Amino acid sequence: MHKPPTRKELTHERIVATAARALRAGGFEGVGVADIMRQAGLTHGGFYAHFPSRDVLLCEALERAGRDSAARVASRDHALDSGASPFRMLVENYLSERHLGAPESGCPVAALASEMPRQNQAVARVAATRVRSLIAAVGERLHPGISSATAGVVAGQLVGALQLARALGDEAEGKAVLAATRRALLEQYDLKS
Amino acid sequence: MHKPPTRKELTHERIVATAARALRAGGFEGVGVADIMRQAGLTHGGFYAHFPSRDVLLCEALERAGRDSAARVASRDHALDSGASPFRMLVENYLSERHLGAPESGCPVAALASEMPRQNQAVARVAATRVRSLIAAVGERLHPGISSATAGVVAGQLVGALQLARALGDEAEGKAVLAATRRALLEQYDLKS
DNA sequence: TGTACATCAGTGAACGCGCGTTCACTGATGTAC
DNA sequence: TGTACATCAGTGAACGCGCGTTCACTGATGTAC
Repeated sequence: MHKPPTRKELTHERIVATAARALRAGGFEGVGVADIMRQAGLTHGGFYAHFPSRDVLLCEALERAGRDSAARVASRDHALDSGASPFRMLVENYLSERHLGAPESGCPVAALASEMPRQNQAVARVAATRVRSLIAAVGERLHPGISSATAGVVAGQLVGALQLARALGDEAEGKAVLAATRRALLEQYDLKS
Repeated sequence: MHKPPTRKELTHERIVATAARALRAGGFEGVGVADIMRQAGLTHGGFYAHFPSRDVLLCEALERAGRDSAARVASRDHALDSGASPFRMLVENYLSERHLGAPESGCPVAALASEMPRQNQAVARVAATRVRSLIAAVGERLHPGISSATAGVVAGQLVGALQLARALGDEAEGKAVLAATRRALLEQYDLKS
């Protein structure tokens, strides 16, 4: 039996959801207490009734972003019309132009990886857990018989390609890196076993 | 004929070099005007005699970090005692434990990639150029006969693996990702042609 | 069902702090004769 | 070589601003009888 959420819990959720998007769009430093509260339709004074500190919001937002992103990937796995392997679907989704252009609703590891080691211990720990989850998600979709160490390799390749594509700025250049990486990954690991 | 550098030029260099390290250690937001000047043995007031704004320092520091890092890689290429291919040397250097533990003197793309697209236009443009240089450096070391589109793929893999390793925090986990990626890259691309 | 009161969720002003930037000044460097 | 002066490089106090955080208060929600 789940109790219905209280008004406060609903508000809390709304703040975290807002922060989870802002986090991926603007990085850790892009999450400002007053900004987030305003975007959630509140005033900044109420913040500390929900979170003991900004860092705790960062932790919750990061977890939330990870869960959302994983759920989104999983939901696409069940797309009916396709006989593609889960691995192929993952690669094509992760390295899609949609993902390239929408970091705020995408994978938080790709959006934040280079900032992660600089966060304070609590945030960095949550971030490391997110990386592990990404690697695990890749591992679950690898064809059987492929070494489990490959999950980390492929995860790195996904994250790196997306980041370079985003940093290149120019549309065509970034898309070319994505396309080449999709091709390389599928050729090498999408065995029709 | 090069003129000898003036005292001011020497100071300028010192500030940029200091910022180039701080940038990779602490990210774009980790470069504070007062901090950098203090680390360079100066007071913050003199800053604007050297740079019209903090952003211009960021641009110069990013270029400097890129040049330093490329030079470091190139210098290792000429290590005498090894019959290894340039590609192997690049991979083993880039994915070394030394590089893992020393972002402040390493590749700025690995240290900063996820923050690059969020910088203002001038800084983002310099950042994109740095990414292109990294891809070019990889391309120059690929064995002949390998598609030139592979340079971007491999660059993404190098950057992604290093970032995940750093974000994992835990020593052993990160090193395992590095090692697996080294192995995968060398197996696939280090042809003994 | 209605009234009285306690609790709760959110408001808005205020705080201390560190940031990027400006500027009047100083002491050192270099040039003119 | 020595003196007089202009230029230069760096100093340190001050600025406005936005940040995270605190807190006394208010109006709405929910409970007791």
